[in-house]
Amino acid sequence: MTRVVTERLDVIPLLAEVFREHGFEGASLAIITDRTGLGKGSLYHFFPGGKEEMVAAVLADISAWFETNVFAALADPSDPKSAIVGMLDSTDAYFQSGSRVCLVGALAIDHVRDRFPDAIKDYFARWIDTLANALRCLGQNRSEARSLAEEIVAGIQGALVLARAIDDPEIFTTTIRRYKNRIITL
Amino acid sequence: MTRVVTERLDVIPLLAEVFREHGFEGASLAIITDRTGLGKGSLYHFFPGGKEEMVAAVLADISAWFETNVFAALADPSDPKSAIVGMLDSTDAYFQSGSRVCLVGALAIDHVRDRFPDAIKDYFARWIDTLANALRCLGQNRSEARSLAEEIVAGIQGALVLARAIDDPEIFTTTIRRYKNRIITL
DNA sequence: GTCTATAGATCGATAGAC
DNA sequence: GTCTATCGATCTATAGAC
Repeated sequence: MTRVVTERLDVIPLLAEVFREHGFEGASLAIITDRTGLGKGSLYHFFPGGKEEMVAAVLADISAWFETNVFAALADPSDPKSAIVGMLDSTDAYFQSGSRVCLVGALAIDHVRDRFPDAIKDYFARWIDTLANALRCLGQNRSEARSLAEEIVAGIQGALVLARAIDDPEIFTTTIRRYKNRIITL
Repeated sequence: MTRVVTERLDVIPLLAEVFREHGFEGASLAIITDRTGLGKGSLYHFFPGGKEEMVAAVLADISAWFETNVFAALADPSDPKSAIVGMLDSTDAYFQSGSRVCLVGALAIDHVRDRFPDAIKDYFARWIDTLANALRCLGQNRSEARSLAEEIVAGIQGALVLARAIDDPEIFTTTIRRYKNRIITL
């Protein structure tokens, strides 16, 4: 018999979407109870530390997802080129072709960055490091690889900002395609 | 005799810095009164619309500054190449080599974007349009110019996010230098 | 124009019944 | 585990004295 009971794990994706939409300060407990269907009592049962613990859980969940679905293939690539192209495809899918905000990036430029410095730092550092690793497997030297990896990760973040700013997700899609072509012709 | 009286115009840069640091939701009136030295009464005298009017005034101020100091030279360049290099220098100075957040970008990925859609859209659209114009003066065709302009503006935003995320402003400086080299060798 | 005092709403968080 | 009721703090905004 299937348990219908809400588990802590089931709540995290809902929390992620709320924080993506409203930011840390903007995501009130009223909104959170509304969107999760859980009362404050239940929320504090799962996350005794309140909003801060909720964000920490969301960040850990995001980190684990990227580790499995994005970083792993870059860190130990049998075929570096298709690993990078795969990363760009996963990224496009994850950010829903530019219509979904990057929560980690949003937290990074917010004042609350200082409450989750390691989670934010590690997410981007791991992205850059594994991408640079794949680029080195393609024959680039250490500094070339690192520079291009930083350019691509920053470019993705910037495209998300710009796409949302001028309300045109196409900008994101174009950016992903540009990097794909650049990798293919490498 | 110099008037020491605080005018509305004098308050705006202080407000800008508060919103940059704390975001819209995070910038409480308590913080604002503290940082401006003005009581709530005075603030609401200058900005009857409250925080929303304060942000609108800040956005108008930023827009005017960029129009004068950045966009004007790109829109009507006698020397397109040095106009673009000058834009990159001004940008580096304005964002204090990556240690200062872009308020317009921060608002864009926040939920409050929908309260200032035109100001945010116009800021980035004008940046892209004038930069693309300067690139066309350098001999690029319309679509090449637009594509590179979008890439550079997005790259700047992304570098700001990344620099703050991994707490390394050097990333921003490197990004500016990269674009400068790319323009010079165009 | 500037301040203090305060209204009225909402905030995060807790207590305790079930 | 889940809920409702509620706490004290803080929020934006207003009123009114000076």
